[in-house]
Amino acid sequence: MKYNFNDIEAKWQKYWAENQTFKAENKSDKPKYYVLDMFPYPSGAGLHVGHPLGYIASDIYARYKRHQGFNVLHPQGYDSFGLPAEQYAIQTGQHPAITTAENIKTYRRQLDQIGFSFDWSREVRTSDPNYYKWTQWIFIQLFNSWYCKDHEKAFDIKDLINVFEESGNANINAVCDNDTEAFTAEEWRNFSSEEQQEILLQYRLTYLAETEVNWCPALGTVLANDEIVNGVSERGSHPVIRKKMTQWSMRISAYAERLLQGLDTIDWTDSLKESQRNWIGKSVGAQVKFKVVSNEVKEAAEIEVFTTRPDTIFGVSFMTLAPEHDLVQQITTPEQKDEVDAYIEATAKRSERDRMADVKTISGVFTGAYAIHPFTEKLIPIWIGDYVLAGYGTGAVMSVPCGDERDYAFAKHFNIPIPNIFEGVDISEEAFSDKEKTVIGNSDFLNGLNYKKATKRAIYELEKIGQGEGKTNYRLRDAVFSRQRYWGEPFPVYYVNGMPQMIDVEHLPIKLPEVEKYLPTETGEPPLGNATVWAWDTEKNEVVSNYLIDNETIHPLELNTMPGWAGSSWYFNRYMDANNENEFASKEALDYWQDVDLYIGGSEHATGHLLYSRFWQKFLFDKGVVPKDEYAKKLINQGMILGNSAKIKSLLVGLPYNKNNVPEIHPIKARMSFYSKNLLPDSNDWFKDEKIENEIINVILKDIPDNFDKIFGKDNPIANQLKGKQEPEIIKFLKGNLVFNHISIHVDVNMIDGNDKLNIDKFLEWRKEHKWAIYHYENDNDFIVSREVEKMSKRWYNVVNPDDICIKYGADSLRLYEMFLGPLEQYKPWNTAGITGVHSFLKKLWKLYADDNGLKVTDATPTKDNLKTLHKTIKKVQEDIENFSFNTSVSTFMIAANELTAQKCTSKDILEPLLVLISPYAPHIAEELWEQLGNNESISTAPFPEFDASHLVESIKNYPISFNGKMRFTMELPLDMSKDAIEEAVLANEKTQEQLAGRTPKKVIVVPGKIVNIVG
RNA sequence: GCUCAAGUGGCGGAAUUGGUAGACGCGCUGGAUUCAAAAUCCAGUUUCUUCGGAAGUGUGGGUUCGAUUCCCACCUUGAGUACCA
Repeated sequence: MKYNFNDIEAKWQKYWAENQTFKAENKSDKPKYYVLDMFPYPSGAGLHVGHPLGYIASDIYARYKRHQGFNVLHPQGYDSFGLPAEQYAIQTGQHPAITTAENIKTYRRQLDQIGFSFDWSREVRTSDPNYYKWTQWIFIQLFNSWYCKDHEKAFDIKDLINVFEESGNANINAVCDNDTEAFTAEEWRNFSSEEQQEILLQYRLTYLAETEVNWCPALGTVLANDEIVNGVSERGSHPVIRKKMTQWSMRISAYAERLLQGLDTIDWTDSLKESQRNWIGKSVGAQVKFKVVSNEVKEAAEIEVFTTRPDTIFGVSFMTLAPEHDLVQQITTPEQKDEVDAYIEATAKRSERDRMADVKTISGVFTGAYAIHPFTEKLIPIWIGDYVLAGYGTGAVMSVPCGDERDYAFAKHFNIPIPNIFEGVDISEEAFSDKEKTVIGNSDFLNGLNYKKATKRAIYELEKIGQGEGKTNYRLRDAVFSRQRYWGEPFPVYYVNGMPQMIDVEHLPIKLPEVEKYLPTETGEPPLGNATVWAWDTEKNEVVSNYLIDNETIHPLELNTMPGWAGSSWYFNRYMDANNENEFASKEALDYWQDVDLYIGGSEHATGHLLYSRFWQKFLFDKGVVPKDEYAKKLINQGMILGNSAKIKSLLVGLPYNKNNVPEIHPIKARMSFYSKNLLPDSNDWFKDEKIENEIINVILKDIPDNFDKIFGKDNPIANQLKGKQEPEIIKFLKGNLVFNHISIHVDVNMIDGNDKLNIDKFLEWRKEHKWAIYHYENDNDFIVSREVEKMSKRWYNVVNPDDICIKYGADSLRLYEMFLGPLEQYKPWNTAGITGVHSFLKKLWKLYADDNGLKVTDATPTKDNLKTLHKTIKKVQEDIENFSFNTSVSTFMIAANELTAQKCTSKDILEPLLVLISPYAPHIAEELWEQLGNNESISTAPFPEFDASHLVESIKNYPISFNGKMRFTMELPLDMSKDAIEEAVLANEKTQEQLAGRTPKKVIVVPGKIVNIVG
């Protein structure tokens, strides 16, 4: 019998599928255990070896829990709405549903091949109408809810309407928009229906409002804060600008405090909790009102500021408003108007990125207006400055230069006085901001108080005169929920007189309409604007043609779609009852499964998915839909598997791009790589060789003028001058202006051999596809290869496909090797060569059970050594699984196999339980040998072997004998020997005397069972 | 700048409460088998060494009989975040 892993793996994968081995029941006498993976977005590229890492870990745990007698729910599905399928649709016209279905097929094949124990009967796809029906349903629930601060809970909007009818909004502590105005019950009743709806939108947990959003022109859509990285879009790195738009938003800010508190109740990694805490950004302080004096302001204007240091209020020597602050125009004096306007214009021009990059430059303008200090009634000049952000707090600060570094720098720069209000502190050089050491002075009633007491007192005094109150501020913003895209969940919303109306839940799902093209319409509406059947008939309760819109019974439907995180914010609940057509999930299923016991996924979702999903869970909990307000008890982040990329030095040819007088090289897209040792050393010499220069110019000319933008890049100002010119003119221009630079460019790793030599034939073939022109290389040695470890990605050509590994070594080898690479949470590089280690372990394991003559296993009584090896292994593997230290249990298996082989063990009593230990890691080989041993049932529910400590009891210990802490030799002594006897025996040893060389030991430390240390 | 994590052979990594540093595997070296290769098996593999030993876990200090492990300072790398008042 040979270890034919391909046959064995195919056999058992088929068996598991046919017998539905891993189907979980919603009722059981066994305790439940829910192991969840973050479901994948099915991209066109398929899986690479980095993707299954977390799935393998969770699968091992799920299988382990089954061996332990749990009823395990281990589902999988697809986050199948999203940008790439849509971008592909725009390019090819292929419907995203078709692309998505194809990609899912590939994913499923690849996942099946690795032998996961998923319960596929519960598969979900966020783009499936039967699924997004309930995403729409949740949206409607959010729309029909408001948040009460007194109860810290969401309630039905009807309750709020009742309150409004009885007493207006004065006495209700609800979370609402900042600019919501007060009204009485009588006023409420006199409002028109539209006015009432508009007010209610200011309270609903999802609402339509004109807000400043992050608009990404290249993607043609808005983005949430977590979808922007370093000022550019997460996908594609396109610039993002601020823009006012009417958008759906989620009032996640209502849950800020609960999202923060909830973190203490769940077992997630500290770094992840810390990210969420930072993102929520709680700060405790006070809101203070400053009255404004200005000739320009007829009515008494007030500036509200938020501060975490109300104790320093007597140190205020100026105020600063964000340039975008609403009051700026009102309060600016005529003398200062020109200067202020110029400043506002200048800041508006700066992109988000510029502003972020440059935090050192101090800038600002005096408005000419003054505020009155609430206690001293002194006049305080009001400035504007771009270090104050419109988006945080109130967009205005009280500036205390003696206590805040930025205020200090601003005051110094503009020669504003810096009064000192700290006792015993020198502020002539820098601000003093150590709260712990603060003692207030020069501050009337705050004198002599520390930070804590002064803060309390200041708030008390402010409240007394009605000019401030204690306040907690959160950085967490409401999340924009509309996307101007096609491939997402449609909103169950139609509009009557511009006011949004929810479609009754019984008519859900509202299916995504067909469109001719997936781009925005000519009038700039989202892609759904292209749909011809996209209006709501309120009588027939169905979607009908747009042409029928009469705004009486037939109304337009919402054209935006939901963002990617909508579907992923609740899918873990759907798995509990995935095929339920009548409910989100049945109460029985929800009550049985409760929540996720173990969730494994990437840390990149820390402030996106993992925050939004906690928000929705808390909301659904408030509504009594789900039984837990945190959905995942424990969460582990698997680290990324990094690829090994190869680069070769290459020459980049470009045109100078003069922006801000910075010479840059814009790459010519048909990259020109060439190689010659002679040409590399000094770039200045490169183009003295006219022959090469002419060759390059010829290549450029070949593509001009048809692909002008493609070659030079869009809007290259210098290249633009060339458009439409005759060839000789272009040549003349190119000769004078080409810029050359040499850089390293990624090439396919498969073209590089083990000695970092480039395979020229493969490379010449490959570069054709990648539009590289090669000039002037003399021999293979001209190509200098460098290596880099980085993220596995198609664009770095360093992707390793699990399919190839499965064919060559088998899924069990892949599973073991992924675990063997290192700790689960750690980032680690992939190196396919190492897989032979685990593969030969499996072969060795197989040989323990069978050889060419068939099965070797006998009924022989196990020896002491056999039992010791087995129980040592049981103990270690069990501990390892529970600590998610899967890499070390693979070593343990190797040691066990090596020992049992050396012991020539054939005993079934040893070899059978060993299979159960290995089966979570390498389930195929375990199932096969389990069957060979005569078992008829799958190994997957066989009980986990029990550890018996008695087999590990030893009578002799090999003591390390160390001198001054350094181990020098070992000595075998009985374990029951007394301390004194050990000391005597060690001192009597001739090696000890040798070490001491005649000296008397000062001290002898004996730790029985551990070590002997002689201090000499 | 701030926050967090991590620095151990040629490489991935191990060392569970402070107690034999380098488990296990890759790679490499030598050998067996083979016409040869693959596969397999055996031995060796931290460094230096006068072959007795000695040094050694980013650097410097400390606590301890004893430190990869605990404490202090610093260096390096990675991740997140950033004018948050």
